[in-house]
Parts: sequence; structure tokens; C-alpha cells
Amino acid sequence: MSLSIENCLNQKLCTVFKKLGFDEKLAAVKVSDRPDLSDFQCNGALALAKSAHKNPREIGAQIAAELEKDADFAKISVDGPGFLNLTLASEFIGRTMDAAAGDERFGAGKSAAPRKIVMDFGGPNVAKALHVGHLRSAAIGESIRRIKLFMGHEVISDVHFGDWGTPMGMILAQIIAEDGNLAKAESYDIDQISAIYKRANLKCKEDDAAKETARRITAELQNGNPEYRRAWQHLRAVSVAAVKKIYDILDAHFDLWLGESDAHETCGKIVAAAAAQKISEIDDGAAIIRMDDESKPPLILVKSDGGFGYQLTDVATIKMRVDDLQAQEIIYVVDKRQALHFEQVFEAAQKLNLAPNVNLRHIGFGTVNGVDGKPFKTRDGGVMNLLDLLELSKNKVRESMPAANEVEGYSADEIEKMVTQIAVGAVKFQDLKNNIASGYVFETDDFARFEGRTGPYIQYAIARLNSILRKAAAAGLQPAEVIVGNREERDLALKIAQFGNVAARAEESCEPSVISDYAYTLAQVFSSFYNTSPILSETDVKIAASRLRLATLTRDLLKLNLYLLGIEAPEVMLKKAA
RNA sequence: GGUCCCGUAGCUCAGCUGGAUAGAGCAACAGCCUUCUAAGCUGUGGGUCAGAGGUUCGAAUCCUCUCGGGAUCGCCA
Repeated sequence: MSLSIENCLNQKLCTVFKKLGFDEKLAAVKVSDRPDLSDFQCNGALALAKSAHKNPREIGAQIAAELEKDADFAKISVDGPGFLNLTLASEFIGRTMDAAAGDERFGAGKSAAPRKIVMDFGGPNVAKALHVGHLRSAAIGESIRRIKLFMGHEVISDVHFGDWGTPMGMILAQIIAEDGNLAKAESYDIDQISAIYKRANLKCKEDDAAKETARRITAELQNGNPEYRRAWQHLRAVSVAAVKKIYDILDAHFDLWLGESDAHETCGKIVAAAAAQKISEIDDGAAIIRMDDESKPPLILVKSDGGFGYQLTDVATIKMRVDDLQAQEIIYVVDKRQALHFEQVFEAAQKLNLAPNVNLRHIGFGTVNGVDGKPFKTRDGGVMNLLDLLELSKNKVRESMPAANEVEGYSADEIEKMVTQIAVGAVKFQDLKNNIASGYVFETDDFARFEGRTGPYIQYAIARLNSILRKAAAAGLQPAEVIVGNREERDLALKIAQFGNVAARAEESCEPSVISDYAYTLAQVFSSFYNTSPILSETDVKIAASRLRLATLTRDLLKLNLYLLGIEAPEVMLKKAA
């Protein structure tokens, strides 16, 4: 159970509602919409009035009268048509902060029903460089992974490498076409492989015969042609290594590096089982599973050329995750344009009874668009490489930072690390500040900006806090009991107290933007506090110690929130002298 | 054409399990650095919440329709 202030208030309200014979479900408290009037509000009286045929203000007054007895409230009023406005006693807020200071979870609870969750995000492909589209999957997936872990679930992340489809045959066919055979295939590096794939892609687009050859080779590869398998093994290994590097920079963690190919054997079993149980049928030479809703296209198990399609692979992968990993929930963080595909796959899994009692969930994210509103393309019409994007961001950060020879005490490596943390933080936050489902417009200029609602803004708040905490420690100042005095202290404390509910909401909705939004507003409230409530120069030692505790809490909480977003916080942020 | 999503400030977006005066950031304007990092703070201006009906004591939020935009609809993944 969460220790958060909101839950505590909910309990107080529930008790009163019960005592007065009101429906406890209506006792919910929320952060006030009118901070000028109260800290929290309860709208229960309005809803109660309807069923009880009573004046909502009367009901509100009844509730207020009960709450008056509680010293944790400084002021209770019934306003407007029947809003119950609750203002907390400063001592109560202070005590909550003191409790949070001793709690590494800052009042956040854990899931009452922890599950074993397999997460499928990433989805890189052999021979294809990661592009901006992969950023969303990595950023969102990693954040949800961390949020789920924080809330007490067990999570296994799987990159689900795209290594078994027609592109494999296309590359092999292209190498054979260019070299005459596959002898040199194992000497190619990632850049060469990417270039070969691009050429293959072009050729197959305009040449049906080439496409046909690629299909045939793909099928032969899948059926175990040893020569193809050997070359493919190499292509895959080189691609995995290249992709790993980028995911490392992005701090996206995968427990498993399985690919579509790993499901191949299981695919065969599924095809056999589906046929035996008469769940599948042959249509136009392909083995398909029809959907209950006939307006939906059928799921294609086996293509008419005999090759296994990705739909089958995804079905088979569900079976493996349930049988081998004991998944109780599988979460796919994949582009929402694939929503129909996942509906089909989930329905097929259900028909085949592969995952009884397993929660299958597709979290579809919107596309990264250009200013024209269409999926983002670079000037030459291609998709922007993720590494290029990161380099762009890094260059902008470097412009604002001193070089190693311009500043004392920092090595070039340390500065480079700082640059990376800020640049990656900016890029990831830019992605995570938006709702998952709504796509967002990618503007190159946004990555050149680190002011306002951005990752670096939050990192900067942490850097300032680190600086204060360092100096306070050097001066021998110890944090102590929180005394809520001025408005900024109160706002900061109340904001800190919200974390428990924020974490729960983020987990429930699988929405990192709930965290990013909170982290930003917390940093914002802190910045006001910073400007009005000095710590080191405060002469009243009790106030200084109280503020120091608030500062420590804020720093730790901001770091935790950035962690939940998969973003690192540099200890210090250097700036070029003006 | 079927299904789904979206339309909120000049721009990019929150808010949408119905509630009080619709919020941020950017951009614009006006202030704040002998004081814990100005990547910051404070303030001002800026809105027929696409439009029309309906449900309700109360609608940006729920329902219906219209207009506008987007995604997707069997062998690429």
C-alpha cells in the first residue's frame, strides 16, 4: 500500500463517508484545481446529492464537520455548488516529508499483484541501421520496463530481432548477384551489409523476378540450406553488434536477444497443430486462420510460397514466451500502425489456446512526423539515422560547453560523457514528453533547444541541487525536520508528496509521459523554491536544515524520475562562460 | 467503402473515468545576475476547446451528425 499523501487523505475521507453512510467510492480526493482555495478537493458531495436527492452543500457541510475534528487539516470549506476544499496543516505536510526522507520509494507503493511480464520492444532488423522510428520504441519500451520493475513486477525484455523475413533472402540474392557466390559474404561489415540491403531493396521494388528470387532464397534459408545459413549467421551477428552499440548509448536494456529465427521450430509445430485442430485452412495456396469478425483479413500462417510470415512468427513467439519464460503478461511496444496485426495475432493465439490467462497487450505508439505531418524523412527522402540524430544533438550540447582545456578539473572523457548524457537526455525526453499514442512532429530545431520543457532542464535542476548538497555537506549542514514556511516550500513539499500516485498512474496506464510531466513540474516548482528559499545563506539553522531536507528529497526524486524515463543525470553541468 | 485515431493559444502539445476561472513549453513583450550554476526566475498579452445538435444542475471531456486531417484493410516486416 502506498504511503502517499493522497491515499492517506482518501482513507480519511472513506472513514468519514462510511460513518455518515455515504458511498465510499465517491470519497476520492484529488489535487485541487484551485490551488488558491485548497491543496486537495473532493467532489463526492456533488455526486452524492444526485442519488440522495439532497443539497450537495448540505452533504458537504456534513462531511466537513466530521473532518474538522482532524488536526491534519488547517482549513476545510464547502464552495461553489458543493466542492469540498481541503487545506492541509503545515505540520502534516512536514511530517509527510520527514517520512518520505526515510523512504527510498518516496511514498510509492508496489503492485498488489506482481506479474511476470515479457516486453517486446526494439524490433531492429538485420542490415538496417536504427532510425528515428526505433527511438520511440526504445525510449518508451525502456521506460515502461523500468516503471514496471519499480512497481514490483518481474520483467524480461526481448529485442525480437527481425532476422527471418524476406529481407534476408534479398540480401543473400544481392550478394550472389554481385559476387557470383556467397564466398565473400562473411567478410562484409555493417556498412557494407546496409549498402547491399539498400541496393537489394531498390532492385526488388522494380524487378519482380528479383523479388521472386529473394522469396525463393528466403524459403530455402528457412528450410535449412547450409550455405545460406552460414552467410546469414554472419549477417545477423554483425547487425546485432551494431545495434547493441546504439541501444547501449540509449540505455535500452534487453535481457534477451532472440530473433524471429528462434521461433522457426515452434512455427512448424503451430502450423501442424492449427491444421490438425482445423483452426487453419488453405486459401489461395496459403495456410490462414480466419478471424471471427469476417471484415478483418485472415492471419497468414504460411505464405503460398511455403515461407513462414511474420504473423506466424509472432504467434509462435507467444507460445515460447508462455512455455519457456512463464510469461503472465506480454507487452508489445510497437508502432500503432500494426494494431490490426496484433489483434489478429492475439486472436489466433486464443484460438490455439497458446496463452490462457495471459494478458496480451499491444501498446501502439504514434509515428514521428515531419513538419508536413507525414512520417519524418530527411532532406534526401530517406529516414534519419538514429546515430546521426544523436550526433546532431551532441554537437549542439558541445556548443554550450567548455572544452577540456578551458575548464579545470575535468578530463576530456568526463566532458564527453556529460555531453552524451545531456544530448541523449534531450532526445529521449523530447520523445517521452508526448503521449504514447499521439505521434509527434519532429523538428530538428527542437534538439538544438534545451530550455523549457526538456530533459536538460530537469538535469540542470539536479546539477544545481547537487552543487548545493555538496556545499552543504562541506559546511557540515545536516538535513532535519521539515518546517513548511513560505509558499514555495509548501508547493515543493506538496509536489513531492504526489509522487506515489504519479508512479501508480504511470504503471497502470503504461504512460511514461505521466512521469515526464511530473518530473518537469517538480523541477519547475523546485526552480521557484531555489529562487526564493536560500539554504546555504539562511541564518536560521532550523529553516536551513528543513530546506536542505526538501532539497535532498527533490534531488533524489528527480533522479529517480529520470531513471524511470531511462535518462541519466550528470553530476554537474558545465557551461561556457558568457 | 469498412474499421480505428485525431481536430484545444501563432507553433508543438497537456487536460478527456463530466465539475469551479481550459493549462504548459516555444515564439512575442516587460522585469530579475556584488546573493546556493540565468540551460534559471517573475510578470503581461494571446482561446467561438473544428462546427451543429443532444444527455446533465453542470460538457473540452459522454452520445449523434457534419466538415477537415491521418492510419489501416491477405501472402513486406
